[in-house]
This record gives sequence, structure tokens and C-alpha cells, in this order.
Amino acid sequence: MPDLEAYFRGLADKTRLRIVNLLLTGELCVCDIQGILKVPQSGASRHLTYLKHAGLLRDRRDGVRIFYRLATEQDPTLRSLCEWLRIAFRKDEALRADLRHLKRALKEGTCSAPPVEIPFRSSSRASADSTVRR
Amino acid sequence: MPDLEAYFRGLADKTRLRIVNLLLTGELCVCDIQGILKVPQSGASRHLTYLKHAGLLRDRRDGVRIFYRLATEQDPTLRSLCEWLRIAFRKDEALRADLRHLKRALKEGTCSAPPVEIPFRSSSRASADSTVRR
DNA sequence: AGTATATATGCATATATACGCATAGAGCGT
DNA sequence: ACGCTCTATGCGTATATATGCATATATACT
Repeated sequence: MPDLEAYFRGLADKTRLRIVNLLLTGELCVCDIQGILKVPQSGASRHLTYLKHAGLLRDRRDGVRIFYRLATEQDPTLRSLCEWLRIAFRKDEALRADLRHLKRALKEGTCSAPPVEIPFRSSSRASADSTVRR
Repeated sequence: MPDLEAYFRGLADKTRLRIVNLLLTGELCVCDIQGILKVPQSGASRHLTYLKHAGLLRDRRDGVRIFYRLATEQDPTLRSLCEWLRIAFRKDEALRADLRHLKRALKEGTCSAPPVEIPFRSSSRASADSTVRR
């Protein structure tokens, strides 16, 4: 069922690989990605839409923002592909740097918005948030 | 070292996925692929060149023909990717059909040329050829 | 040299992205 | 309703493929 060609088309772009790399750690909203990768908002949105149409991501609305996550739930093929990606990505210093930025952003509340203004976080980052006082 | 983006760009095309699928079984020349996939010669050549530049294939000249093979020798990352592909490809009926055509072609001598006219085969198919009398 | 086979490539064309700017749409709070 | 923030999208532009036909190249054989 999974369309491998679509998957690879989705992964055939530097920025999208960076996005998938971040999403391997959990759900993120557009502004998270925009802020962490330092890419213009329109670009982040477009790439996420592209990945979604390729079948790699799913989205979920939470108020004003839309959270994207890897569509691994019902797709064993994609799940195993992500396992492969997780390992392959470790060898890429640029991607590791992105992950460091992500961790830093998570501690600061992400979304480049004041932490106090985003009290509710997705379950995937609950653990990180629980450790953040404020 | 391996350029994942280039790998995925290489795999982001239906015809190229079919080619990689065939090459997972071993080395093949352009006319083999052309004949098995029923694609025009120029297309087969171009896709192979593309895959080669993407770092996925290596080529080797043997007389008039040029044999292409997966560049897994010095690349553990690509090797594991190919393992993943091998499993994922099994779920695609069209790709399985291509493999059946390949096996049939191998028994007939491949290259869509009369077997008698191609007495020397590459080492990768030596075993298959040795079983073919004629 | 001349012929035949196998590959690669020039050319033209149709399509698909990739990118950034500006703007529209959606949901939340006042 | 109004304003603000987060996302999506229309537009124009530059680039990258994908494809098929015809042709050039390379190598083998006579």
C-alpha cells in the first residue's frame, strides 16, 4: 500500500530531511520547525504539506497551531524506514546540530514564543515540559 | 559521507525504483534493464547515469556493454538501505513481476539477444549461465 | 576501413519543484 | 467586531527532471 516513490520524493530534499529528523523525536508545530531550522514560514509550511501528501506525515490541529508527526501509526513500512533514518541521521553532523537546537528550544518552550504563553504542550513533549518550571 | 538527499532523489522515481529492484539481485547491463523493463534505451541509460551520480550505483565496462551494480561495497549506509529496500519491494506486486521477468531473461541469456551471441557473461551471473546448456 | 551492437548524449518539450514575498484564512482572546 | 498569532496559499521566477527521437561514441569483429 505505501507508495515508496512518494516517500522518497518526500525525502529527496535537504530541508525536508531536516524536518523529518526533528519529527523523529516527536510531534512539532510549524513555528517550532520554522524557528529551529531558521527557514521562512511559507517554506516550512509548504514542505510539511508536501511531506503530508507524500504520506510521511499526519497533522493535528490544536487551537491556532497545527502539529505534524510522522505517519508511522498504521504503517509498518514507514516505521521501519524511520528506524533506518534515525540511524543514518546520526552520522550527519548538521542534523545532529538541528537536534541540539531542538532540545534547547524544547527547554525554552519552543515556538519562539514566550513559554508562559504556551501552557499546553503535546503529549510527546510532556516529559520535557514537566521538567521545566515556570 | 553518503549523501542521503542524493540517495533519495535517486530513488524518487518509479522507473529508477524498478531498476534498483533488479540490481538488488546482481549486476546488469543497460540492455538487460531496457529489455526487462520495456523502456526505451535512452531512458534506461539516463536513469542509470542518474543513479550513478547519486552515488547509488557503480559501473564497469565489459567490452561493448556497461554493467551497473549497487555501490554497496564501501558504503555500509547504502548496504543497510538496500536491505530495507529488499524487504519493502517484496510488498510491491509490480516489482515482483519485474523480478520474475528478470529470472526468465537470465535463463534465456538476457540482453534480449540470442544467447549464442553472448558467450561471455559477467561473474555475477556465472552460476545462472553455467546451468544453461546451449 | 567497414559493419554491427551497446551506450551515451544533444535537443525540444512538458512537468514538477523550490523559494520568497505578500496576502488570505483560521482560531483565540478582548 | 477587532486585532493578533499561526498557517496556508497565490504569484512570479529559476531550476530540475522526465521523455522520446535522432545521432554521436565506443568497442568488437571481419
